[in-house]
Amino acid sequence: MSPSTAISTALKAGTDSGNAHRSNGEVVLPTISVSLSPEEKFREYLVTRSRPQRFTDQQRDMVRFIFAQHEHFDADTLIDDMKRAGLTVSRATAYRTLTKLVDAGLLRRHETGGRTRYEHDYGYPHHDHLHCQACGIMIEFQVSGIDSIIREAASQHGFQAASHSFIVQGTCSACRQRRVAQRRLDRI
Amino acid sequence: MSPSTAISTALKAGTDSGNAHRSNGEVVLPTISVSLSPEEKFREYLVTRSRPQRFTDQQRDMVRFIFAQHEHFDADTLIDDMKRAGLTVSRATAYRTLTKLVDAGLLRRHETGGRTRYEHDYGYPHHDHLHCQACGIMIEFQVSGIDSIIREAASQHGFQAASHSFIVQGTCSACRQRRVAQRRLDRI
DNA sequence: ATTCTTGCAAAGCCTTTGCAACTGC
DNA sequence: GCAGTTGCAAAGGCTTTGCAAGAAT
Repeated sequence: MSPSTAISTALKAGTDSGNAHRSNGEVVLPTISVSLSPEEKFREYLVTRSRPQRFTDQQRDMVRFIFAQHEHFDADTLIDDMKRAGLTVSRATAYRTLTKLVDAGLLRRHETGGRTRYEHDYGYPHHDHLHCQACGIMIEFQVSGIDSIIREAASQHGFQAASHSFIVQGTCSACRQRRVAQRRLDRI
Repeated sequence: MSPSTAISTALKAGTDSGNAHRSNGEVVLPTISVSLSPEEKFREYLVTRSRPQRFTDQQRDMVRFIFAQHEHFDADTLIDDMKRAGLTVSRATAYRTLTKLVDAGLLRRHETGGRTRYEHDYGYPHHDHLHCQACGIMIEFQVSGIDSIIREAASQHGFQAASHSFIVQGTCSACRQRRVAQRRLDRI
């Protein structure tokens, strides 16, 4: 299976206990089955613009690289990681392509702590985040009724909702423990 | 009544219909009654630090100016508006004081569209926002169960929640109508 | 051939910071 | 008087942009 199609696991209901984990310990939610690979979906988006856009090697590399993993990332990290993997993309192109991927519905963008972070939107269940202000980790969680909450709020104000960002700021359990340990040391 | 104590209206339950409006048409939620004025609350915060901090003229001007109105604002707008009102604060001081006001629980900070926006937290009910990507307006709305949603998500991950930011991105009704009108013109 | 994309470097924006002068407490 | 604060200007970090060369359709 190519990296770009590693998104076909069916969505399972249930708690975290059955979910996979990232290298940094973040829980990975089950993926959603989709008919098109991210790459195909992006090509479709590009072609159906009123002014058709082109699909380049750099864009292909980016889509494949991004969807071969499930981490949250920012532009800089992505560029570095790709370079380390032998794929070179200029900063300008990275930013321009990330914007297109968001518009195409493949990525979701979050602004946190002054930087922009991206994550999969296509082939991945809707969710929100707990953001640790100490270490920066983004912990995903799902809110069952969030769609209806948004729908109701929007309709009350004649607002057309396109996307949302729900981030709870605080301290993760690891950082909390670290802090307690530090306090103990400070007392010695 | 001095500007800094214009926060004593009791919290009323109910719909938008009875609420005041801002100069830009945003709905203003009813304020919450609080025992201390923002200025007093800030002084208390400053004094109770492990290393007591000072309350300066510039800080006083900022607190008074900010709490004399109810708009959402960013650092730059604040500095400009204050200067126009004859109150001068340097950029550096503005940023430094805004950070303290957030830490003191007087202001809430949101990152949106690459800039940081502030709004009252003290003396103002908890709420979330619909953000129009076309004109930038922040429409407030209240979600009844949001606290318990956050509490549950946090406890499931051993996370200590400090604050949250829930922003629905989209298009407000005014901009939607403007867009429709523009399309009609385009067809001519 | 035309039109879009890339890469580079420069510029843009917002925000933070070093430092000397200043000022609450 | 000591320790925290201010203002200036410079630096910082992230993102966007102008432009000439290159590539997709």
